[in-house]
Amino acid sequence: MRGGKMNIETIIKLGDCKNILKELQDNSVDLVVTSPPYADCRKQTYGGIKPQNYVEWFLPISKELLRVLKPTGTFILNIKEKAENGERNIYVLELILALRKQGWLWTEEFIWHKKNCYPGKWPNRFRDAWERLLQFNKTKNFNMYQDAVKVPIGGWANGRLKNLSETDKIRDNARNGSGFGKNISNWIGKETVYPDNVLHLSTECYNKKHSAAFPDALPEWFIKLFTQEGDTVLDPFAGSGTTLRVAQKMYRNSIGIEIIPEYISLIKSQMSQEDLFVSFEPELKYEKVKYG
Amino acid sequence: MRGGKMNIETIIKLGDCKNILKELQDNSVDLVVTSPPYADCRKQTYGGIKPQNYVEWFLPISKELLRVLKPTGTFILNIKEKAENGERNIYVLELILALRKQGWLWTEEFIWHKKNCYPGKWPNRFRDAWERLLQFNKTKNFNMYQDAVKVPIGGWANGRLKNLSETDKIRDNARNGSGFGKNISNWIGKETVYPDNVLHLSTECYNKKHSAAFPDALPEWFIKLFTQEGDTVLDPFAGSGTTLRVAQKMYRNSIGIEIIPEYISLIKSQMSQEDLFVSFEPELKYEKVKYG
DNA sequence: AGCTCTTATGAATCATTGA
DNA sequence: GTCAATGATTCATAAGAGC
Repeated sequence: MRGGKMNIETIIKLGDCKNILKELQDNSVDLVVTSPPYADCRKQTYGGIKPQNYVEWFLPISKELLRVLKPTGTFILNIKEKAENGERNIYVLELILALRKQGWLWTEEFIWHKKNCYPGKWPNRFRDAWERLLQFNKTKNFNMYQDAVKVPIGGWANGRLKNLSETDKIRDNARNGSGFGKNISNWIGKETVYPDNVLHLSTECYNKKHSAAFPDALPEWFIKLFTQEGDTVLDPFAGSGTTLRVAQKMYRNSIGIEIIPEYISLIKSQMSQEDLFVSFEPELKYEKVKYG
Repeated sequence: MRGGKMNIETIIKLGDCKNILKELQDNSVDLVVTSPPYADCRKQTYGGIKPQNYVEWFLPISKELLRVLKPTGTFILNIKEKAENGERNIYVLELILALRKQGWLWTEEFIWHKKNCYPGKWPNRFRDAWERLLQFNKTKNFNMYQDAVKVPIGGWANGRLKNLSETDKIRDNARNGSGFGKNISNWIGKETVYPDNVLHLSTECYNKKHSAAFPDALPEWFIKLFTQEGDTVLDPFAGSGTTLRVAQKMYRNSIGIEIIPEYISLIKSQMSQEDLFVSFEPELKYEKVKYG
């Protein structure tokens, strides 16, 4: 601890994550949250993995992720298959099946509803306004801090809680004969509720130099939900560094891997100047950098 | 034509759609929109197909659907895999892959965001608030009438409409059953835009006798989008008859197949009494069919 | 008409208990 | 051991009644 704050490390590594991940220890990461290059997208930067090669390209990487993730950790994969020649490609479906065979549990599929999706008009298709947020786990006993992502309760509650309905009373009675007051107290004064598995977020164009940046709110939500302060977050496709920047802000250790040197510079330039212990690799390898 | 209206047929057939579908002609249907029983759900009424048997159960049916669908037609499949033992089941993914092998094009996946999803609280999962609306086609040259589902721009969002609460706006938005947008009268003078592939609809509670009725707005939206008046709509799992009722209201011919006799009666009782030519069949088969 | 308030309930999920 | 049934948990909406 320094100045009353936790000592947080933000580590950025340059290289192909398939190789760099081997430097990380077994069971050392609490959350992997990443948005890998989609098939045939961003050709100029990532070489454009063909859809039919996507699964075989991804499996060696996910094998390492499975190794470095703690048994209580979670892997969030943001991905969406593109439409090509009038058809949705199936490589994402095949990837889910392949990851299960690799040993992952396919725990959940969240939907990211992009409120301001990409504009366009086609004769046989509407604009694509959603992406998959696939949750994979190593075990069933993963950490989940649901209270950290509660949202304000809807207006409907105000009137309802003034005069409790008969149904509420009946249901409460049915539950345990004596104590309906106990349950009512859970509702009165309640201001937040748990969200569901559809996330409504706008896309951001915060980093113009990076074509596929997701909004801060996306990693932020999953970091809240699946980690605590001092935990470690990994993004093997760091890109413009959204995950790292958010993790640092939230007092989580983080590790980012990025294959494009220009992005490494971008990440460094955008990292916050707070009183945190930050180290960058490999350019400043083992050289401790302090801001502020 | 009768009384200035089109002569529309609403045909309801009792039996297992796997067999009944064989009575239909090749290339005779413009739109199939259906919500088959989900694996292991509705055990009492539909016998609860096991997840591991789901694909093999469905393929003979979809083979017939492929035959009866016009080359310009569309097949909309509403389905969602359940979570069991902490994991999402994969039978829906496998079904998509199997349907492609059967000759279907997987054109699109719409998301039905259920605004009023089922309540509940679990330590490792949030409430499930979405279902898949999978679009399959026979050819790339399917009919799509995008203008029929345009929605007003801005509208209730720009605050020009009095001091409606946020809840009221949303409620208004969903009430008229059109799926998107408010009363038609409110649309006058407003510019319209094309929607995207995320549908925000509530589940409905008024078909109390059928446990899994989807809202009118769902088939209505797809019927608008993929058919014109006088076209033919097919629902091989008619259930409480939502698709048929909506199709009739919209001057589309429709064919419904349902295995449970009680539902046939329910459909007939709910069908509107407009000046339409309606035929029900086959009354005589009622005694022969066994179910359960 | 328009707004408020009441009431019912929906393709859910998991842990526990019992056969 | 496995498998089936039961209890506990919980929120956003529509319909309807009332003013």
